[in-house]
Amino acid sequence: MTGLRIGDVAARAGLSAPTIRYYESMGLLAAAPRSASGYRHYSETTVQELRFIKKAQTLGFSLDEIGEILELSRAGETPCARVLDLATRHLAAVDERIRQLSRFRGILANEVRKWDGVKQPTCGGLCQIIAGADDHAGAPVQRELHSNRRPPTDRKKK
Amino acid sequence: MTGLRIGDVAARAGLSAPTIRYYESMGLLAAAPRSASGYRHYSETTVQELRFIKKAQTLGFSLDEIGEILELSRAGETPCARVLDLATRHLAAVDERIRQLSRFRGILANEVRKWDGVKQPTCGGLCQIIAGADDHAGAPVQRELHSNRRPPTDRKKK
DNA sequence: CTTGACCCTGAAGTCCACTTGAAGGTGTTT
DNA sequence: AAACACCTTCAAGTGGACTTCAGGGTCAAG
Repeated sequence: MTGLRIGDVAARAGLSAPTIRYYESMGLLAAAPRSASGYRHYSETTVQELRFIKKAQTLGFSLDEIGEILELSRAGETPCARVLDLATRHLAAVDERIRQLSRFRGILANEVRKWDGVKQPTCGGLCQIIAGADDHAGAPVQRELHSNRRPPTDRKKK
Repeated sequence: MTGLRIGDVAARAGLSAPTIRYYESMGLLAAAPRSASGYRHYSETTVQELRFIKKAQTLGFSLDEIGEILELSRAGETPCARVLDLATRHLAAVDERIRQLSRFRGILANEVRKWDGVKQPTCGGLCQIIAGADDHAGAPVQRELHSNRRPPTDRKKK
């Protein structure tokens, strides 16, 4: 009643207990208060925080970036220039990624359509086409932005 | 004149010599013929192949998938059902990823716009909004598709 | 004939976000 | 009081795609 134990929080937020301990050890989460016997206990707000972390992750933020945002957000009502900066950069990266993917989608869909029902398609076509996929796309764009992390593979429990 | 050495190939394809050796060791690239002194030597077609690999990578294929495609493509004119299969799955994954990103883009752009010029923005807003970002988005989609790899971070030479 | 830029191999290190394991303590139920 | 599910810590393992290191060989230019 006094609070949730780590397993409860894990269940509610949809991740594992070790992961929560890991986040704490990284400084992403504040150290939880302990019971007399050393058990961590939490409130609902931690569950919210973990849900935020998860979502920010699927949206492409790294744990480091999330940590930064969380830290700033905990600092209260000071101007959040850094958060805005992060968000803005991220926006640009997201835009570029969408462009890349959309172009590829078109090529791929086209290729798949052409092949559908064909008995002896040659692979050369696809390979050539992928090879030429971003020929008028300028240099690889994901160079300087830290935002091209892959969304976390959902490996979870087992 | 008889061919390119590994460094030339690396420079032309835009990656490092160790990476090429690594690809060869993985079986992604066929073992290059050697000079009397043991130097690998290559032709332009390897450069093409490496460019293909790079592009396929930035489009979200893993080295394993690329290897599979390359293998099948080398097998000549046999039906490339597996390549088609890979491509089709990939198409679905790409579509979903584009949807996710687009939704996020809207949210983020909106937030950035609201903040622009404001003196004391609170972080709470962004955090809340990210927290609610995919509330009507169903379960995390990137579960079963191997296609949510992040494009390779461009770390290259130093 | 030495300098310096390149090449070779094999092994080990890096990064991120975890997961797994070992070894043991706690708390509730039967 | 035994069973069993939970908690604790610290250490090591995982996976993908590389990079870096150590220790040595090769080749064209000066």
